[in-house]
Order: sequence, then C-alpha cells, then structure tokens
Amino acid sequence: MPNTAKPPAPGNASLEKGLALFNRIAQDHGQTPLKTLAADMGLPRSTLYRLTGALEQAGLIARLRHRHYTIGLPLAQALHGITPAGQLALLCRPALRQLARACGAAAHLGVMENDMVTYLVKENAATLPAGFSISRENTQLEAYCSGIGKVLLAWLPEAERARYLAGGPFVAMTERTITDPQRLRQTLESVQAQQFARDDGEIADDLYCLAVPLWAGGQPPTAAISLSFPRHAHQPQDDSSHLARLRACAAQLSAQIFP
Amino acid sequence: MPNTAKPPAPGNASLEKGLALFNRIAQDHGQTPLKTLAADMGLPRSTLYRLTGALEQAGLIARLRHRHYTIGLPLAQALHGITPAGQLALLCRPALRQLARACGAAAHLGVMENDMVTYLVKENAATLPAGFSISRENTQLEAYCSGIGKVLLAWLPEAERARYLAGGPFVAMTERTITDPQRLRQTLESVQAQQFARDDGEIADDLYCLAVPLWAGGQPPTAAISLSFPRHAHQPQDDSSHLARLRACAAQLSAQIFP
DNA sequence: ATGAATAGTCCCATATAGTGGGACTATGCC
DNA sequence: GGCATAGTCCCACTATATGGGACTATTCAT
Repeated sequence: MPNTAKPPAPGNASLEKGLALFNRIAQDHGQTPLKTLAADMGLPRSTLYRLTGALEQAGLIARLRHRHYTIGLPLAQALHGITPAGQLALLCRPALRQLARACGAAAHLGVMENDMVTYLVKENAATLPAGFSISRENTQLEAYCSGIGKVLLAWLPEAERARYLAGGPFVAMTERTITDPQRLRQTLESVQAQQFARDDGEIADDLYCLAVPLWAGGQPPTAAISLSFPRHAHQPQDDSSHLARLRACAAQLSAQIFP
Repeated sequence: MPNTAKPPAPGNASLEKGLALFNRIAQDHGQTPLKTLAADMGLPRSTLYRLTGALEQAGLIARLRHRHYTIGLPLAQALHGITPAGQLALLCRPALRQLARACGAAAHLGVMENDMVTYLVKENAATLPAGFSISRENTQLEAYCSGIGKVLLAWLPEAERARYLAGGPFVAMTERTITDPQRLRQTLESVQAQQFARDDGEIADDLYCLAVPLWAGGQPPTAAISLSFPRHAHQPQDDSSHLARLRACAAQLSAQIFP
C-alpha cells in the first residue's frame, strides 16, 4: 500500500532536479559538499552550480563560507510559525470532517509525543451529542488505552516499545482498561497483524473506537486516524464498513500528504 | 545602495519560474487562486499547473481542497526548528567575527523585539578584555540607549516611533543617557540623516559604540550591526575608518542575505 | 436540479531553453 | 610554496519546456 510511486511526470526535468537539490540541501542544512551531491544525483558540477545559483536567487538557500549552504532568510521568514504538526492537521482536517459526517462518528488525527498521544484534529459529526468524547484538540491522552495510541505503539521500533512497556504503571481508566504490560504487548502485536486497533471502552465507559495508521512512504507510521462512537449504540456488524471507510481515508491522506 | 539587482542569470528560466511560483504560494500560504497568479506572472495556465505539480511532488507544497495550497509536510519537517532570527545570526556571524577582529572591537547583530533590542550575535575581538561589554547573545537591552536600538528606532514608521517615544519613561543608565523624549526624537532624526548611530557612554560608562542598519532590499531595516569599544580608549579620529568598515560589512551582508 | 463559470488535466508540434564537457580562476589546505 | 577542491564561464547541441486548445471535474448561483 505504501510506495505511491507516481508516474514519471514528464515535462519539467529541470525544475525537478532543482527541487531535488533543494531537498538534499534542506535535509542536512547544507553540510554535504557539492561534489558528493554531484555524484549522488548523477549531475555534472556545472549544472549543480547553476541550480544552486537559482535556488539562492529565489531565497530558498543561502551560502555561508565555502561548501556550506543553509536555508535562506526569505524562506525562513515565509515559513515562520509553520510546524509539522500544524501542517499535518491542516491537510487532514477536510478529509476527517467528511469521514466523520459519513460515519456519524467523531474522527481524530493523533501523533505520539513523549509517550502520550496528542490529538491534532477532532471532527465531530453533527448527529453526535454535543461534546461527545473527552478528547480536545492539542491536548494529550495516555497512549496505552486509546486506539490511536495503540496503533502508534504497535509500529514503534522494538526497543522503543519495550521501553514504553517497562515504563508503566498503566492506570485503569475503566474496568476494561488493559493494565498488564504483557497483555498490552500481545494486543499491540495483534494490532500490527490486523493493521488496525480497537478501543472498546478502555478509556471511557461509553466510548468505542477504531484506529488505523497513516503511512509515510514505507517509514513506520508516526500519525494515525480514528473513528469514535458512543459504545452503547455500537453494532459489531458495522465495524467492517467503518473500517473500510477509515482505511480508504488513511490511504488517501497518506498519498496526498507524503509525496 | 539597496536594490542589488543581480544580472539576469541565464540558463534556468524554468527553475526560476517554478521557484517564483513557490514564493508566491509560500507568501500567502496558497490563498491566491492560480488564475490570479497566472495573470501576475504572465504564464499560461497549463504551465502553472505543470509547475505546481512539480512543486507538489517535491513536497514543497500540498493541496488542500480546490484553490488552496499550503506548505508541504516534508518541507515543514525539514525546516522544523529553523527561525528567521536563527538564520540571520548564522548568516551574519562569520562576517561579524572578521569585522570584530579587523577593528579590535566587539561586533553585534541585533533586531527589535517588543520595543527592546535583542542581540543575536556577539563577537569579541581577541584583543579585548575578556567579558568586555555587558551584552550577551539572545538577551534584550533597552533600545533608546544602545546604538543598534537607535538605528532601528530611527527607521521605524513614524506612528510606531511616536508610540515608542510616548511610551517612556526612559531610565538613565549613566549620566549621559538621553532620557528626554524630545531630545531622543532629535537624535533619531540625525541618525537617519547621517545613516549611523552613536552611543557615547549612554548605556555604560566605559562603552562607545557605532551602529548601522542592514538593508533588506528597499524595506526599512529590521536588523542592525554595531562595533563597540572601551570608551576610555576611544580616539575620535578612528571613527571614520571604523564606520567605513562597518558600512562595508553591512553592505556585504545586506546583499548576501536578502536576494 | 440545471447551467454557467472556473479549476484542473492532457496532448503535441515547435523552437526555446537547459545541458554538460571542458578550460579557467579563486580559495583553502598541507 | 604547491596541490586539491570549490566555484565560474562559455557554447554548440538537442533534449526539454512551452502554450494553445480541447476536454473533464468541481463549484456556485439561481
């Protein structure tokens, strides 16, 4: 499902090369000497210098001393206040709003920060009781008992996950909360196997939730989206259709957001 | 001295157009419809769409809904932690270090923040007594009694300057500090006329300082650089050579930093 | 709902515009 | 001092971007 290798896109090789060069420079803030870049990108030096010249004129990069490039001041100014989390929320909100409406549920986008889940987007369907679900945007919740948290924990590198599991204690939010590290580990394994997570009243008594990861081109996911329903109204047979919609939304967002 | 209009730079019209487009989009975060951009840039729509496509693939921009573009997530991630002030300091430090050495002085770069001067760079010549001058990087000082502060106040829009002058009181740091708003206004006028500011022991008894603005292509300056000496060792006849060096440095930086 | 207006996509013959080899200078390093 | 690497410049060639126009998708007003 990852690797959304788009077609070659004809008609602007030059721009593409320039932008690829910019990305290389932006990645390590210009630590790599151009000679290396030339080798990596298979371009002659004269071309590279022409490209850097254009990037510099446009203010995207600036030179400091020999061999050292940086992000240009104009670009830094234009992007002041832009954060990865903010952009992620901006880009995902429309699709999540639509998803929430289509499923009559609450849709969330969350990422992991300091072993807690941070909710970046929350969109409630109009049909839900006002104020449904305890979450709020830009607030944090424990990871071990939320759908999004379980998804992100499930794909953590093993060392990280072990550290998290050892870090307890896991406080029970409801009588269904999983508090035993061993059982939590098993749950995470099945999350990875089934490619989705479920929270069946583990965080609040009347909350049922399904969550799936957002894939960033082959990398382990760092963001996940979820659908939440009032648990008392939940029909098990609805799960498959909700999961399908959730996955479709995740696939679309993954492709849209990560080039 | 502003308007460092560089030569046409032949050989990459395509890249230039693409980057110009990106800058337009980055400026207003994609609020402007492409039709308007097409008119502004004198390019046919089909070309613009090809360019946006390339920018999108490279991760610099992303689309959200129709007519709305944003900074792409990959770019936001790559530039996480980059701030205008940080880049400005990075770009200016080498030249300031050299300037400090050449003049046997302390060289500063400062900007205005909340009516105070924030020092972004401080470079002391090795020949100065260790710990010379009270300033430290990333700390603030009153604007009305420092060289850099006077320069930035002098070029403030009149409304802003009037507000600042009305905002007193101006506390005397030494017996030479200018504390009368009317006298301060006159001083600022002469700063603008002479294109440099002097602080003759107004902030500390043994501190003499010359400051000039950095020009960002015709805009009123938002940053300034200065040279500071121990006042007791100051020879009036040295001023002109120091000023010349200071101005040369400012011109070089202005050209280098602002495209 | 229906239609008009605008956004976005695709195609292709043409010549414009980028290419890269190489010769050259500047700069930094030993 | 001299060597190695960074950065600049030039130019004939052809790969490459161009833009007109036909077409579809989406949005908005009525």
